[in-house]
Amino acid sequence: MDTTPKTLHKAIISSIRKSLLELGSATKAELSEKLDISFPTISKFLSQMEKGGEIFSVGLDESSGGRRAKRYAYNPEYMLGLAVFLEKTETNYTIFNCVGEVKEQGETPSVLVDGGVNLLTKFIEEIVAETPSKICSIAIGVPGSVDNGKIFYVPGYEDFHDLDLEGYYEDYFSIPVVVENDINAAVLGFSHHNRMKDNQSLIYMYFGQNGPGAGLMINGDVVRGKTFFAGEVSFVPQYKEQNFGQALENRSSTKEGSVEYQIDSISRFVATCTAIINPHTVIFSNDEIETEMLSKVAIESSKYIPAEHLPELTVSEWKQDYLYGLQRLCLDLMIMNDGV
Amino acid sequence: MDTTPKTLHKAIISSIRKSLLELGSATKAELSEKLDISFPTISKFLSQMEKGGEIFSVGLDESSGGRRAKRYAYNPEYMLGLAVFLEKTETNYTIFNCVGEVKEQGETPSVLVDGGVNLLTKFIEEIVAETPSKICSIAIGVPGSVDNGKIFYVPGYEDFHDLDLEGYYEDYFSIPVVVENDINAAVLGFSHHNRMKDNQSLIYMYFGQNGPGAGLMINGDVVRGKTFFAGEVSFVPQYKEQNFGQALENRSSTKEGSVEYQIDSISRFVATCTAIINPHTVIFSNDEIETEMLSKVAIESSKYIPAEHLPELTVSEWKQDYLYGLQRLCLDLMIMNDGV
DNA sequence: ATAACTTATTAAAGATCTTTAATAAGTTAG
DNA sequence: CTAACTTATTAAAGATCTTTAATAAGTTAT
Repeated sequence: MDTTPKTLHKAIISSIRKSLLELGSATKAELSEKLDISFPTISKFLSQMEKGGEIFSVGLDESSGGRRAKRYAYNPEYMLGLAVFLEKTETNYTIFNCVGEVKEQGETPSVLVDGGVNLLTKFIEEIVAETPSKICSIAIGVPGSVDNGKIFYVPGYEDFHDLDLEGYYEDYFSIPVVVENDINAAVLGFSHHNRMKDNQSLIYMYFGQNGPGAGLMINGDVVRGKTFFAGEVSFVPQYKEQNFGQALENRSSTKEGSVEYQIDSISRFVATCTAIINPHTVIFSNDEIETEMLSKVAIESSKYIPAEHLPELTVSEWKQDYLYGLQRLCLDLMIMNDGV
Repeated sequence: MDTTPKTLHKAIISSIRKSLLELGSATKAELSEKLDISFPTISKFLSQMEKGGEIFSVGLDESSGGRRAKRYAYNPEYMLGLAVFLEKTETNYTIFNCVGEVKEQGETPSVLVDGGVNLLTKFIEEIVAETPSKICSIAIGVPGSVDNGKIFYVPGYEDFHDLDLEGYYEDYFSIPVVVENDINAAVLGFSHHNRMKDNQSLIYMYFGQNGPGAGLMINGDVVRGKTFFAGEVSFVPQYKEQNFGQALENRSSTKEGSVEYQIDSISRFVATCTAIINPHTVIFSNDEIETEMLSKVAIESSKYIPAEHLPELTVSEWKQDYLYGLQRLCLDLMIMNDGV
């Protein structure tokens, strides 16, 4: 519980940061009311944060009949975050500020394929060293299973198995670090970027070389499951002798593999998810499916489930959502940061 | 944020209650350490709670080399809870104390069928009036869709549609009230009674007159979904021309409807859930399925999904889990209670 | 039996938030 | 132009938690 001076101080700072970043700007009275913290306390903390350059005054409000209130905003450059994307073909990075503006980005050959953790470390070290402003948190996305920051399985890359990358880099860089599965980061990114209400359920579809997969957010939380198998939807039995993966694969190797067949498969999957989880939205990557096909999926799935219960089907840009997700994870670390 | 004297006081009291009920008993030092609250503050609050009869001393610990510490426990009779089960055939109630011991129970004809809210109100009034000790919270279970305490749909009983039963009874009785769907309460009850770790995923199956249904808990939270359709698993397409409900119904009207056919249906459903959510446990009611059949389901579902990812299949007593669930909901209200 | 030591608990001082009162900076009406 | 009023902000007093110091109640060794 936040009753000791240190933990109370940290909690107050974090809640002020969170509010200013969410609202864009606020007055003392607004913060006091929103956070249920007394006026002199808010005043004291804002004064300290302004003195340290973390926030700044953006002017006076219009008068509402009395004295005009002073309005404050968070300094977006006060902290920078680094997102690193480990992919099979390359390793990317993006540096961004507190409001998500990209300051710099680049890439290097894939550390998964060649170079391993040592090369990744060197790569991050160079980025951190060459960045003029201070990088305050790091988020790393990986195409594999992650549990509390520990990678334990990346299909095909044994060097990264059973690796507490998060703990290792927090020790190494003395910077808060978070490691997350790429699809889970994308679901998180889509949810936050589209300002979805709390506690919503989403399914983010992808159709990879190994068959379909999905990232799940249920009641606002990413779902991993008992053995981190959640989202391995290729295995869903759909027909008497075919599961989802087999049904989609079939479409490319036989005459039967028409678009209609594919639509039915996907529709059945949407219906299955509706009956079990009842998600708000199902997202497809816009380079994997066309909106025309989505319309057909919507129509087809209403044959299995009453239409009013079906999720909204939408397309989005997976890469961008992935970046938004890693940014969100970084920002959560920055808000909690007390090392500055 | 808990910074005002009133909210801080309430938060400290609630955390002490929660800890004593979870631990069974504790010393001042143990509470101070567990809750990260200073020793004199713990001491002050325990003194007040002891004076008010809410806790009592259970003696001195064995010496560990110095002065022997005093040990405290929560008074289980300090608050009682009332659970009311609205069913199609009858309405039941149970009165219990803080540790779940049943003090009294009984039943009346079903208020869903006859009498409506007025009869339910009268029924609860009589129970509250006739209970010697004070009832501090009420939980009501309903066989229908519930959103934040508001019933909006009970199949077949329109009197109860769009009814904020929770709000209405909190005003009427001035007692904290919670209203929950019966299956969701059972999932909650099973989870807590079996002391499952936080953030686990469970599926509680039932096979009713209207086909199969399920209660879902994912990452420790009950899942309702966009339109409260989550768990309507009857609609899951399983074969080319049959969904889950149809597949199970088929078994009782044709030769094909053998036990093997039923096992395959249920196994496919278990496999489907594993591929999407990867739950820890799937629970069946022990009056609806036999353990021998469950073994067969386990074997059969491993044909669809690698066995290491499959959930544990277990049977449990639905009625008891339902009671445990309503008790849990009541206890959560008691812990937060500041009206005593 | 008692001094030295260990551990539990309370008392006192310090820190920090809230509440109340006072002051500051505006607007409006005469 | 100024008095009266409104709203924002700071100052002072009060409340309550934490930290530090003191006291209490034990055990152990001599």
